[in-house]
Amino acid sequence: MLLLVDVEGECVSEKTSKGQKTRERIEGVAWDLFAEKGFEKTTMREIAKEAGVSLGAAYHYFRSKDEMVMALYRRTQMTISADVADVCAEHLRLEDRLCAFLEHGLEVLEPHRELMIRLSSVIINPRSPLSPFGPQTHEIRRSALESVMVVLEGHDQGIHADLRPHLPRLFWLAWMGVLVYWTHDDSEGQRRTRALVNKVVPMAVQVLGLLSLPMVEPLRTGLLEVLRLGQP
Amino acid sequence: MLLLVDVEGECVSEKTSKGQKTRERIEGVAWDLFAEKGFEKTTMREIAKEAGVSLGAAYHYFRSKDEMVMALYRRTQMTISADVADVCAEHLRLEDRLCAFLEHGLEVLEPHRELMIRLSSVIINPRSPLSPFGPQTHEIRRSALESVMVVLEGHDQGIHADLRPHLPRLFWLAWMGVLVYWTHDDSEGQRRTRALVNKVVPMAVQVLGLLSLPMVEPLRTGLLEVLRLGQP
DNA sequence: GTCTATAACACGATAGAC
DNA sequence: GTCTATCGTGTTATAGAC
Repeated sequence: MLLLVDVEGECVSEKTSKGQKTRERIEGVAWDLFAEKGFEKTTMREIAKEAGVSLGAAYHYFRSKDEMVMALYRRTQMTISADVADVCAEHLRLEDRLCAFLEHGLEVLEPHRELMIRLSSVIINPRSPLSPFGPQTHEIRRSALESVMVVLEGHDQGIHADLRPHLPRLFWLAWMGVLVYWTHDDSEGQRRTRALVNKVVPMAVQVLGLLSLPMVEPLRTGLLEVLRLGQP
Repeated sequence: MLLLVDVEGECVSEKTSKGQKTRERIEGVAWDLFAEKGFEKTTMREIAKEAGVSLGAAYHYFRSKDEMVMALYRRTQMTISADVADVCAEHLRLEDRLCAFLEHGLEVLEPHRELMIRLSSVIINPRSPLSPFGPQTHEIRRSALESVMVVLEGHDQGIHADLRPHLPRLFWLAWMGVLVYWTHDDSEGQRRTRALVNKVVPMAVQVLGLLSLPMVEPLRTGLLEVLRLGQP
């Protein structure tokens, strides 16, 4: 059940409960230190020492410092994936489903906001293995897109068939944008982000409905062309 | 016109002409090596050796490898802010003005893409004084918005009066988005970014025109509410 | 097999002598 | 202003302990 899958899919499950416990301790210490003093400034030696293990032990559980952040990615993504059905189950309208999904995502990330802010410097770097657009995060991104697809199915909104296949990517990109805004939002509890999301999402859905009307066909085909250009 | 000029306005003027010459030589060598084999692959040892100085000497002139990037970046900033008005002078239609502005911006930044990628880590950090959204860059941002206003004035497109005051901020934000895409665009010469810009801008202007029609008043007021929420 | 510890490498960065 | 000597970093190799 607690299978941790690494980059190339090989299974690094901790057999003993002791090992599992050690791994989680290292993970927790790493996240705390990253949040406290940033990713670059935190040393592997410091993490190991704080977790009460040797440097070699830390490298036994995590092949690199990046791998520790990957663990955070996976953990949050797994939480979101697990909850996505429940979160959307009670909502029928697309805008409500999207809002619920986004708000739940923010809720999950809330305890790690400081960490995310410190990590944003690393994440934004296209060269970094931790880039959300890079190949190293492909599996996590795929999992995220699958979650989004669950949200985008089973609603009553009429959307043009040509547009539908692009919606998951588009919404995932919007989610990234929300996160950027969220890291910059210093309002209490980041309520401004939530207020904005709750305003923008219904409008976006409304626009999506308008874009599905027959009369705006030229505009729609233009948009489709843009969407095709955006990701090859 | 857009980003950052100087952190705390520190001036590292070289007293002697000899030192100045050495600094420029190191800078030039760094420039060449970065362009040749990328930022990460170039070592300080290599730069020093190529410039005919010791490693320590290189670190005397530049406190870090990043500092070299900063120096190269500052040099290009002057060029960018200069000719905003000229670029748009020959275009009347809004979409043409916007495209010309963006394409010129990308053109100026093109030789320094590596630099920008490096800097994006600093720029994205909300805590950084260099954040384009922070108070420390207020003057620069104001200046950037003024440049954008030049682009947005003197065209023949009919846009609703309520929308107009928000356009500079909105367009500036879009420019930031373009830069993020641009840093992630590994197509040859970043032609994908340009293709996307040239497709999106006319569509955006078209949508802007539609949003100015009397019939979509509810949608427009909703959008205005969002825009007001976005920046307190 | 699973886990841990020690030693060492290559690199970026720094201190302080000259 | 210049440079040497040294340090701290992520990472790897390897040997040993449970």
